Parts: sequence; structure tokens; C-alpha cells
Amino acid sequence: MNMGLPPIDLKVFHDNGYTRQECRVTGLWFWTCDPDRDTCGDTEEDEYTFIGAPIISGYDMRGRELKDSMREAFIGFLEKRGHTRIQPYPVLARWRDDIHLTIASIADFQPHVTSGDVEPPANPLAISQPCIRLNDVDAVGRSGRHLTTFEMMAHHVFNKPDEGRMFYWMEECVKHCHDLLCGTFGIDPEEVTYVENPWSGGGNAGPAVEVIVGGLELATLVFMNLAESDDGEIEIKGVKYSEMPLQIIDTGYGLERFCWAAAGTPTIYEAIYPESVEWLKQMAGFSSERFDMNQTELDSLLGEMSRLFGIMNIEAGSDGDRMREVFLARLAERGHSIDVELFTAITEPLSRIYAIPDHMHALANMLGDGLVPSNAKAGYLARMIARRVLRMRDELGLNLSLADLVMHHLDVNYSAERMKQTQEGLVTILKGEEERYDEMLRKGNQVVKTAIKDIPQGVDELPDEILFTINDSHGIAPDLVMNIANDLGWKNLTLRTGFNAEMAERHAAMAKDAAKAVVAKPIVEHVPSVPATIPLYYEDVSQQNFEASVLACLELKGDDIPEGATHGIVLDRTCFYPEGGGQEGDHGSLTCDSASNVILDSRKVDDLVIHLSTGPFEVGDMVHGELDWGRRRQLMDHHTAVHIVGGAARRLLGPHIYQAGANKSVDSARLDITHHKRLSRQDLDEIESLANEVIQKVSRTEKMTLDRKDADRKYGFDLYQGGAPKGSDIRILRIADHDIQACGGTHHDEPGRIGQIRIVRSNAVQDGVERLHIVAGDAAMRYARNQEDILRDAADVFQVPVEELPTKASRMFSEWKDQRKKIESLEAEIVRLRTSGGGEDIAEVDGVRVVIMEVDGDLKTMTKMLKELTLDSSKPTLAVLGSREGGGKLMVATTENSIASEKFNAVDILRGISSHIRGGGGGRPTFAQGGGSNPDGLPDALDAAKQLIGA
RNA sequence: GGGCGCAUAGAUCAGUUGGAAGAUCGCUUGGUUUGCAACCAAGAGGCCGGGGGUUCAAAUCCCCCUGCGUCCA
Repeated sequence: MNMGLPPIDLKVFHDNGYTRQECRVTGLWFWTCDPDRDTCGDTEEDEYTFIGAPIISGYDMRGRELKDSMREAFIGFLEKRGHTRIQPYPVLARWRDDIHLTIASIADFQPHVTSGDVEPPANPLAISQPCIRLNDVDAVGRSGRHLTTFEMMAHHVFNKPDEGRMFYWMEECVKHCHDLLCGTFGIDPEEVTYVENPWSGGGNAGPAVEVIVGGLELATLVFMNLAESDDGEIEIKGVKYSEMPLQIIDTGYGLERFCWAAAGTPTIYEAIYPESVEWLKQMAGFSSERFDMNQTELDSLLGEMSRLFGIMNIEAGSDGDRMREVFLARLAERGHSIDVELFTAITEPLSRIYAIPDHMHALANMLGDGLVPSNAKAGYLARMIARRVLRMRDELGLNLSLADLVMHHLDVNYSAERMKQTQEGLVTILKGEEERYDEMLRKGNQVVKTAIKDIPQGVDELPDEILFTINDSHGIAPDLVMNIANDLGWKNLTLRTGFNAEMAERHAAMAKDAAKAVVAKPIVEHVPSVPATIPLYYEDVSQQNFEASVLACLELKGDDIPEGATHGIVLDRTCFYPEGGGQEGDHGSLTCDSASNVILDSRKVDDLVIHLSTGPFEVGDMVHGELDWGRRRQLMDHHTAVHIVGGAARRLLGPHIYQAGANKSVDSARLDITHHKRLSRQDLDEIESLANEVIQKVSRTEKMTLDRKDADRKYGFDLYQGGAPKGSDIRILRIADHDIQACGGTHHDEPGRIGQIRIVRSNAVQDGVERLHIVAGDAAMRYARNQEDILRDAADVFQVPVEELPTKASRMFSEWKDQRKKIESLEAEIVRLRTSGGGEDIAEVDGVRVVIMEVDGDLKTMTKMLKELTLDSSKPTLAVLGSREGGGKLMVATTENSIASEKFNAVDILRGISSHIRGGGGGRPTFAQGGGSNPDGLPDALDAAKQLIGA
């Protein structure tokens, strides 16, 4: 067995004088042409060499202009060498269902191209793909090099050696890279090391080369030719792999890092966002004078710090205090002796000034692609970024809104032609986010106040549970809680070292618990190996019956089987549409000479349609299939209507409207759309009107099947509203220019057949996703009739015409309220009358008025009576009331703070007498109440009370 | 996708182990003042989100629904 991978020994290395060495620090093998070098370049001993001394020359510009030239140089170089330029994909990975954001250029081609099912858009190709990665979001601004959003420049090759298609492999790939670095960019070859470091992930692996330039990893070249396999002959990190037919070159060149190496600025942020950094420094009053330095001294210090950060690994959650000590000690070794205060005073504001433009860029990328902020899924990521910006803005004391920040960013750093969202839409969304953030802070203050009000002001720590709950449930981070508590007077409070790391661990543990995915049980145990079912429903959507032969008859399994269905029938062809794309499966019947069965549902398993039948057929039977056409037509009404409503919503509300889910049943349809605020009835009316206009105006829907590559190119990724489809052929439904999407459902050829569309109501599925409830065709009429029935029934109750229902109902309601109040005051009056006189119920014991009587009424009425009796402090009273209602009720009360309450304990008296009604009870010493299950014992209970008290 | 929290007067929110529905602001009326602000006094204003359950007793405990918030993946 061949353990591991062979050395990467290429002609291009030898031709350029490179030799293979083992790194003294990491133990990795690497190639270098510097005779003195014994480290691979990416170690804690290899400092950046380009700070203040650009390693790539000829790029004096900064910011957007620098990025544009660098990108152009890269792609232009590859174009000259036979690569085709591909336009970047969106940062929202809508063609995938496993990730929200595009995290690498290769993500564009996963899973269909990398699996070999679909041809790449070009081969070999060159691209610069905007990516977003939020794993290291805490390090952004602090490390000098981390970014949440960056462009991954790449050349990709998809080889199929078995089919004789081998474009190029390692040798040519590394040569392209080396020629680019040392030729086009003029980098000194001694600064470049190639580190052998096999790559593995997601079931694939292969040899890989990390390209380190001046101590910074500028690129990675991955040669993916292995797939996980139990009897594989190559082992990497304990997993066995074998070669696969598709061999892919996946490279990644960090555009921003090239820019940094060409600019030689203290941090990467000054290279790519220089105007923003300057602007924010000004706005925040950050200048060298503030630290008693001149600009040169400050720059030199920052450069030194950046070099140090480059070799010290700052991990989120590591011990900040210790890290800082080591850092400051090493900084002092380099002639920059500063104390902790100065260090903090410089790095805290600066890290925010650096992070804000990066975060704004990520926001522009995400929202620009039409993302709507939300409390779940990808939308949450955008909200989190927006909140981080707002938080940093507040900490910097900037008098700027999120909208101000984004406008500045678009103006200075962004190429607006990339944006699908309008600038106006962007500003509206961000204004909404800022309002929400302000509201969260306001509420948070209140929450903290309530949570800590019983905690003594002298303590120095808050219970962990309080901090966890406030963070998780109210969005107030622990250190913000400290600030708020401090303002409220708890001056000694501090946050325990490592608390934030503990909280992160806790969240990680929770996420682990939640990871147990529920997999739906298959409805058949074994999928038979018979030819794929031919779908007649695509050729003619109005075909209602057909002849077919039975290929398999299966036993049905699982919980998800309709009542009465016993067998799954597989035919060679069918008009039964199987459940899919939110459209429910068809019903109907199958008949042959010897049997006739009802079909209760149709499902798709792999490429077979399974007819859920009430009985079996023999394999080989010729059957006649008959569709429940009323049901199917209604489903088509609803499915087609959903497309039309979605298109109408997009046209009226904006380009961020995207389908987040849909369901089409017989009674109604649901369409979930992404939108940043709740829809009003007026919004719904407008969408409804436009949808009905479309039905009238568009005479035919257009259906076509395209190769995925052509579909992507022609219509873009908005096609995949219904989710990421599988396979290489994409069925497309087009309703004029109104709506175009990939969809495998059945639709009317003529939209007019729907008749009418009504949007019944909307509700929020989650923040940022609005669910529209739609009825169309006959269902719309049934719905309208049903509504009218409800109205008529309600009107009959009030005995008024339907038109007068609202007036009548509101008058009845206010009368009911008035009368309720009147009854209350009358009850009080009765109590006053009953308790004011002398009578046999009233006695006096030791100067305390004692009232013992049986009354009518429930606990609430009795409570009022007791109030009347005992609230007057000039007449100290002990009252015992009993009622026969609900099994018998007893109440005992004394006048508070009087001789009555001193002499008598209401709870004791109640307990002493409640046995007579077989019950219990309790309360306070001055007010007790109880009940039982023996109303007839009430007189005895009251007599017992008299004896007990001595009245 | 998973977790947590909230819903009480027109507004903002308290409400302890289940046992008498509250505060502040606003509102109305009266007083004070040339007038306003301020102040004093009195008063009105509650299906405690909806539905079910447990209990002698639920704003409070349990379940479901609706609306809202928030954290994590």
C-alpha cells in the first residue's frame, strides 16, 4: 500500500533553480531557490518582508483602482495562456442547498460540475470570484490581514483523462503561477516558496501547493484527483482515498493579498480601503497627535505590529491578556516600547476603523445580490454584520448612520454594476436594520435593569445564567451588559476572563446537539432496477388518461403513506405527476382486465414514479390510467398562479423578492417570499391586481428544457427560485417577461385558464420571509363563497343585513363593555347594602367586628365584598364569607394593620373550617381563600367559624 | 434548521413560592396662574394576545395557535 502522496517534483522547480527542503519549524516539505532558507515561509519565524517595501512593483494606486488593475493583470495573463474569462457568480450560493454563501471560486462549480454531471462553462477557465467567509469575523481589523469578504482569483481545469481530455496538470499549473508571480509581477524568486501540503475536505483530496510570498500565503494550488474509498490505496490524515475519473485543478489567489503585497501598507485594509480608513480616522478623531507621536512614528509602530500579527496566530477565544503581554514584550524587543494603555488606546479604535469598510463591503455584496436581512439562515449573517458595524460605530462615537456608511462605501469602494438590488433598496433595508438595532438597545437597557435589580451593587460579577440569557434572548453581549450595569450604579462589575470563550463553547455544544438531522424514511424498501418512468405529463399537461404496462409492484413502507394505500405501482409511462416542487402528487385510478385500484398519491423515487395504489397489479399487466382531472387542474391553477404572483411581487416590491418556499394543494397555495417588511393589505391588493392583469394579457406560457450551463448563462441564478435542482437538464417555465424559473411542475399552457387569483392573506414565516396564501380558479370561488357564508352567519346572529355588520358589532361590543362596568358597580352597591347594617350575621369580639355570612357569587364577587368589609381601617373587621358555588367557596379576611389582623390569622381560621366542605386553601395571614367539593357542608363550616372565633 | 425569550391601561414597563391587577408618562375634570410651563387634587382608562388543560384558586404552571424579539449553525 502506498501511504500518503509522493513528493511534488516538477520540472518547473528545477528549471528555476528551486530545491526541495524540509521546514525546520513545521516539518513540511517546500521548494525554494534561496540557499539560506530553512523555513517554509509560513511559520512564526517568517515575518512579512513587504511592509514598507512592496514586493510587487508598478502598482502605485490604491483601493478599488488597485484591485481592478490587479484583477485585470491576473485574468489577462491567463487569457493569453488559453483560459476563458468567466463572470463572477453571486455571493449568495443559490445553486446550492448546502451552503448559504460563496466561500471559494470552486463553490461556483459544485456540486454538478465537480461531480462530472455537468460541463463547466469553459475549460480551462479564469475567474475572480467575490467570496464571504465569516469564520474569522472576530479577527477582522485586529490581525491586519483578515477579511470577511475577498475576491478569490482562480484558474480552474476539469480533466477527464479516461476520456482523453487532459488540459493540464501540476507541471503547467505551477508554471502559470510562477510565471505570473516572477514574470508579470516581477517578484524576486527568492521571496517565493512552494510548500507541499496535501489538501482534503468533503470526501475529496489531492496534492496541493501553498504559494508563500514574502511571508504571506498568496495562493493555493489544489490538485483534486482523489475520492474517499474504503479500499483506497492512498492514505491522508487517516482516511483512505483512490483516484477518481474527474481530476480538477482548484486554485485560489487572494486578490486583496496581492494588492497588499503591491502596496506594502502596514495592514491589508490600507491597501484596499484607503479612503474609508482615512475618512473614518478623521470622523473618529484618530490621529498621531492623540498619542504624542508624529505620523512616521505611528506608521512605523503599526507596521511593526502588523509584522508581529503576521507571525503570531490570533485565534478567537484565546486568552487576550496573555496574548497581549507576549505581544508587547516582543514589540519592545523591536524597539517599540509601549505600555498596555497606549497599546489599547491605539488598537481598539483602529481595529474598528479597519473592520468597518470590510464589513460594509460584505454587506454591499450580500444585499447587492438581493439578500434580505433576517433572524435565520443567510439573512441572519447580513444582520450580524450590520450589527457589528453599528456596535463599532457606537464605540468609535461616530455620528454616522448605516445608510451614510454604505453610501460612502458604494461611492468609494464599490462597482455598482454588480448590484442587483437598487441603491434605494439598499438604503431602505439598512435604515430598517438600524431602527431595529436602536430598539434592541433600548429594550436591552430595560432588560438589564430588571434582571439585576435584586443584585447588590457591591458585587463584582453577575451570575453566568443572567449573562447567557440576556445575550441569547435579547441580543445584548456580556460586555455591553457591563457597560449598562455600570451606568445604572453597579460600579464594581467586571466580566470574568474567558467568559466569552465559554459562551462560544456553550453555543457550539448546543449546535452539536441540534445537528441530529431527521431523515425521512423511504416509502419502498428496495428501488427496483427498471427503466425510468416516461413522464407523459410534460408532453401534454392536459392528458387525462393513458395506457401503460406494469414494471413493478412494491410493498409500501413507512409512516408517510395515505390511509388505504397498500402497493406502489411502477409503470413504463404515466400522466400522474409525482409530488415535487411543492406541488402535490396526482390522484386517480389504474384499471386492467382483472383489477381496478384507486391511486391515492404519486411520489418520485429516484427516476421512478411510484403510484400509491389501493391494491396490487401483476408485473406485465397492461393498465389504463385515469387522472382525477378536477384535482390536477386545480393544482395546475395553483402552481401557475404561484409563479405569476411571485413575478408580480418582484416587480412591485423589488429585486430582493425571492421564493423561499412554496406549496400547492387543492384548497390553496402558499408562496413564501423574501421581503424586508411586513406586507399591508394594500400591498397584497396591488400584487393581486397585477397578477390578474398578467392572466389577462399573457396568452401562452413558454416551456423549454436547457442544458444547465446554457440555462445559467441565459437567465442567471434567479432561475432557481424553487431551490437547487439536480441533474444537468433544466426545465424552464417562462411567463412572458414576467417570471422565468426552473420548475418541474405542471402548468397551464394558457394562463387565462386559471380564471382568477386571490391573495387571501399573508403572515410572517420568519423575519424577512412573508408567506402569501393564494387561491386560484375554482378554489378562489369556493373561498369567496365560504367567506360570504361566514358573513351571513354572523349577520344572522345580530339579525342585521351583512352591510351593517361592522357597525352593529362594534356597538354591541362597546355596550357589552359598558354593561360589564355597570354590573360591577351594582354588585359593589349590593355588597355595601348587605354589609352596612347590623343583623344577625354581625357580632363583636374583643373590639373586632366579626362578620360571618353565606353569600351568592363566585370568588371574584366575594373578593369585592371582603374588600368592602375590611378595607376601612376605622372599623377593624374579621370577615368569613361562604358561597355554595362550584363545590363551595370560603374566604376569610381581616383589616390589615389593625387589632383584627393582630388577633386573628385568616389562614388558620380557613384551615380550621374548610374540612366541612371537603376542601383546602391558603393565602396570606390577612386574606385566605379556599374551596371544596361539598357545598352542603357550608352552614357547618360557618358555624365552626363562629365557635372558633368565639362569636 | 435548532435553541432561548417576550406579549399586562393610550405609551413604556413592574407584578416574588399560583392567593386583593400596579408604577411612570399621557388623557379628562377641578384648583393655582394674566397666559403658558410647572405644581396640587380627583377621575377615567384592563377579555393580563387567542384557545385548551392542571387547580378550591392561573396574569403567574403545562400544551397548542398568532404576533414579536434574539442567539447559534
